[in-house]
Amino acid sequence: MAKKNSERMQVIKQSGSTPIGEKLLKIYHILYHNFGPQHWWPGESPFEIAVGAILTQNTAWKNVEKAIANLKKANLLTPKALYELPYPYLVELIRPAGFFNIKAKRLKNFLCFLFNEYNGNLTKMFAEETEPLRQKLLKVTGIGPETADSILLYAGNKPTFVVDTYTKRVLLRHHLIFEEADYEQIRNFFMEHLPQDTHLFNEYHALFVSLGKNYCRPKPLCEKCVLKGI
DNA sequence: TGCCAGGCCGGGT
DNA sequence: ACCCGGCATGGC
Repeated sequence: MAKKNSERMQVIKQSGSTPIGEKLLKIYHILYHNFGPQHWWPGESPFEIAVGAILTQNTAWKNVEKAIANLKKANLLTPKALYELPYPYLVELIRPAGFFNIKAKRLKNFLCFLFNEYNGNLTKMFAEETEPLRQKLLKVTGIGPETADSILLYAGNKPTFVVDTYTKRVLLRHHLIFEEADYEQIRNFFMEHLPQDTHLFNEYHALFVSLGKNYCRPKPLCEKCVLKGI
């Protein structure tokens, strides 16, 4: 089941054989060396992770934690409970996460999708092939590419690469992509040059977030960045 | 105090 | 096809 780290690295080394793949792996190893394993996603169940993925849109994770805690305390962190919960209650519970009106709507959109298509059963949802499911998720209003990929990777353990603002910022500063590159292009960039390894994709995105929080804010601290000189 | 956070949508050109 | 305003709380 869980591969040993040494075995995993062997597989990864073999597959990252293009120059770009080598570079991406080099960056990965530097980040891993500096920040260590990230143990993402910080959530206890696939459903909690999916909810968190929607709540964290353009929002500090700290605020999302409060909202999740509210839902947990009220015993509402299940598909059925949230699906049946009237808007006004939902809005109040997720208030700390910001954008609460729109996020309540987005959560409901996801839940409607989950119940209409999979009888409210996440396991059934994740039984679908990754790409078709990704396309379906993207049609849900309020689920964009990053949210869809976060749900697929972190709640469903499916090999898809999550791209966020930090990721693009880092790649731009290291001249690995063009300014105009959109989400799909950046995602493809990683997925074409790296082995399709769920664990690698999991750690890599989490490490980018860690790097971004430490060094790669809009006001960059490139002088101190662990990737300086790469 | 002001800036920013693990985006995304919808209406206007 | 782009562009951009709006959404909102809480931490640093």
